[in-house]
Amino acid sequence: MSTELQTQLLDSKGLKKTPIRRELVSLFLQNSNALSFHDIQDGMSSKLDKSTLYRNLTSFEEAGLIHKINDHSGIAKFALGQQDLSDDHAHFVCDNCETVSCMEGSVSIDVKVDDKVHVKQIQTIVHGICGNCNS
Amino acid sequence: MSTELQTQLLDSKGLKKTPIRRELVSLFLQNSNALSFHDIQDGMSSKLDKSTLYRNLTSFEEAGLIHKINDHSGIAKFALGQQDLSDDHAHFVCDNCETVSCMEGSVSIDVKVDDKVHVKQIQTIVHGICGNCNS
DNA sequence: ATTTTAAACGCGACTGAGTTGCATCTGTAA
DNA sequence: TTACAGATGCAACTCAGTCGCGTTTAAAAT
Ligand SMILES: [Mn+2]
Ligand SMILES: [Mn+2]
Ligand SMILES: [Zn+2]
Ligand SMILES: [Zn+2]
Repeated sequence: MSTELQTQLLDSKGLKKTPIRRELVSLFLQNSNALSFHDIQDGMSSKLDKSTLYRNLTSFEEAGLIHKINDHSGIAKFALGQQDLSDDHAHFVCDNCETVSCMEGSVSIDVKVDDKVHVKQIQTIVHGICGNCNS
Repeated sequence: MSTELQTQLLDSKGLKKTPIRRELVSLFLQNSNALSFHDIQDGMSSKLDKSTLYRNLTSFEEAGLIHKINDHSGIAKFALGQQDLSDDHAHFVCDNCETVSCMEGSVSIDVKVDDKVHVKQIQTIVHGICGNCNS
């Protein structure tokens, strides 16, 4: 019985543990930044079919193991953890090196909202220059 | 000499006034919600080539006549006015009828940011149910 | 250990948004 | 009226993501 973290994570979400999925989870664990599809494809030890990867990303997302981030580049990014309705953490995009990362803390808005309007979730992208690029 | 609003708007931005552009500006003036490419294509009196429309939208955006909105649906929306670095107005997306509209007021975030990180712009999408759908 | 089966995988074809090259047309200013 | 930069239309293209389907495999049942 393995106690490796990827195994535990897959188990805890009820996901079947295939070699691809184990490596995929490892890849996420090794990276603090969000990963694009191509980051993922290039980060795996062998070249995998894109359908397989996309389907695994969808399964992981549905299981709440990862969440998808839309950084306004038109290319989806993925990161560990989930972002449910009550979690409105923001995402930081470095306009220089284009890395995307999850931010801690929550976002509050100061906007007029009509009585009848019901706000459910706030999704925020913070653009700027990351610490790494500011050196 | 015409004093129609579309003419004035195109003139003020130094844009050439073609029949398509006049009608395109009229369409934006008639709609308070943001428009998708297909909203626009369907809203014009004759079926226009998509390259022409996309190029006009790009020109309008570069001239500051409209701004592009990414509502996380993967389909761009466009609305009158500009959104420069100092203007961080949010956008509202109705999860029921899928209309997108500009919100007044500004967004403030309460997130830890490392010293070296330089924040330039904040883009916020507010999800919920619009007043129209809440009746 | 062997069988069974639902789910994962790989391949190829497809979709849909948006872009680009190029020939033709037109708004505008000389 | 002419000249020409820029607008239009068409076709071909790119690129992210999806889907159908035949094959393989993880994991559970025997
Ligand atoms: Mn995140
Ligand atoms: Mn807006
Ligand atoms: Zn950076
Ligand atoms: Zn609505």
